[in-house]
Amino acid sequence: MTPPSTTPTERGEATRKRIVDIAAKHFVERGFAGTSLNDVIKDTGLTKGGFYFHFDSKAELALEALQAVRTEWREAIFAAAGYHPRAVDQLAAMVRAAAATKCGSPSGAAIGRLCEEIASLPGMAERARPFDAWVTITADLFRTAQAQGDMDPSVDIDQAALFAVCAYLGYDQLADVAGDPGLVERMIDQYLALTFTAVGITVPVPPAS
Amino acid sequence: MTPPSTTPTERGEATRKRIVDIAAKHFVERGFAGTSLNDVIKDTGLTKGGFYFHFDSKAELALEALQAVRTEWREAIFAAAGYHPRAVDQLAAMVRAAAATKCGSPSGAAIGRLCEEIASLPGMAERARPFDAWVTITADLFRTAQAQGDMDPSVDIDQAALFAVCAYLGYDQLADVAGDPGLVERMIDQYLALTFTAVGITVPVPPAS
DNA sequence: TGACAAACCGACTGGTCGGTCGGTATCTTC
DNA sequence: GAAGATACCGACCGACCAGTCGGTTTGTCA
Repeated sequence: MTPPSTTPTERGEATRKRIVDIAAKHFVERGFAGTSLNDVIKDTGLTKGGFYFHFDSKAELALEALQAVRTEWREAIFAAAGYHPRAVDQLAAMVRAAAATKCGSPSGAAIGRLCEEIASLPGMAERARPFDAWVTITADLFRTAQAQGDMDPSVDIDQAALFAVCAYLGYDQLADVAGDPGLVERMIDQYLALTFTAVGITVPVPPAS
Repeated sequence: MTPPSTTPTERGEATRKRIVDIAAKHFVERGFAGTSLNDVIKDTGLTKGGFYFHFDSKAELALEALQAVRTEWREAIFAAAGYHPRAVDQLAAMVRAAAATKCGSPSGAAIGRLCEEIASLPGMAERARPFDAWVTITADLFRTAQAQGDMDPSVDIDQAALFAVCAYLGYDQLADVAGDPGLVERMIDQYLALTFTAVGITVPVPPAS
């Protein structure tokens, strides 16, 4: 994983993964600056030396934890989109999945926040935008919806996709700020209805499965 | 300002305000945990003792700085809404003002983030939702727009207002994460057009003044 | 069985953190 | 001009921070 070293043994990999998982929870909940590395290490059951065998610094750990949580989140959401022939159904399923994961696992907005904080670290040029992939897949689904006759063909796809993602993120953030993780799920139908209207989707919002 | 003490002298008040202003900048940029009180104090030109004459703790300072930055932001945005007879013009002006202030002064999303972090502090039950006022004023303007015949009267006002604010916040956050503060301003016309469509506003988006 | 590396231990370091406290300068008021 | 409050100083404190390092265990393979 780290370029020069080779860590083929299973035990080491498992420990490393355990560290990343625990660290991810801390970082997402409390941010980079707000997370005490000592606390993370304590939670893993390791000691200082044990930890620093696997990672060179707090920043490196945070970067790996962020990537882990990002890919996990993205895969969970994208997987939910894959099981419907019509693009509008895929869209609705994807958004509903995102809203459902919000209770318990890290929210999209929280990941964005962490991403921003880590990117601002000295020497850390991790300027990757965590929502680009989501915008892209949304745009693809919009294109398909247009082809399937469910969406106004004159609408600008890229603008519409950006708008749809941003609107969702807003709900997501609002829920975080209000300390009410269930808010997104309760509002998801109105979000879908209004977004569908905005982007020119002419069919009714598919109900939750 | 603080309940028991009386600080009638002008000099003390000015110093206190200077501390709050400088602290606000730090807190908004780096968050609560990421802000070093020593750095803030250094920036004010004071010393430890001088600072702690005015504030009892970092948390108290952060709370006051947050409130200051919140009211400042809210007043700036709301002021921009006040100069048009038609509600749709007020809406557009308000959003354009919010987008314009984003370069240089704290963004709405950044304020929300700080608000969340401070609320999560032990003993700090500051669960006030910073965007409630904005949702409320948006709802009022929507109501007026309906009365003025510019908006579909069957649309649910409160849902629409929440949606409009959330969508804006999403752009705001996306811009922060991408490290591109100008993004919101560039996207503001598309945001307005799509939002107006979503909430049933039947007139074209007013151009920037 | 012994050599070697991977995995882990935990006491320790220098530095920074938020916060304290005894003192001093400045200004007003009598 | 002395008393007294307001405003500020800066050395100092213990706790905690991320990170280091010499040493021990554990598993593998010869």
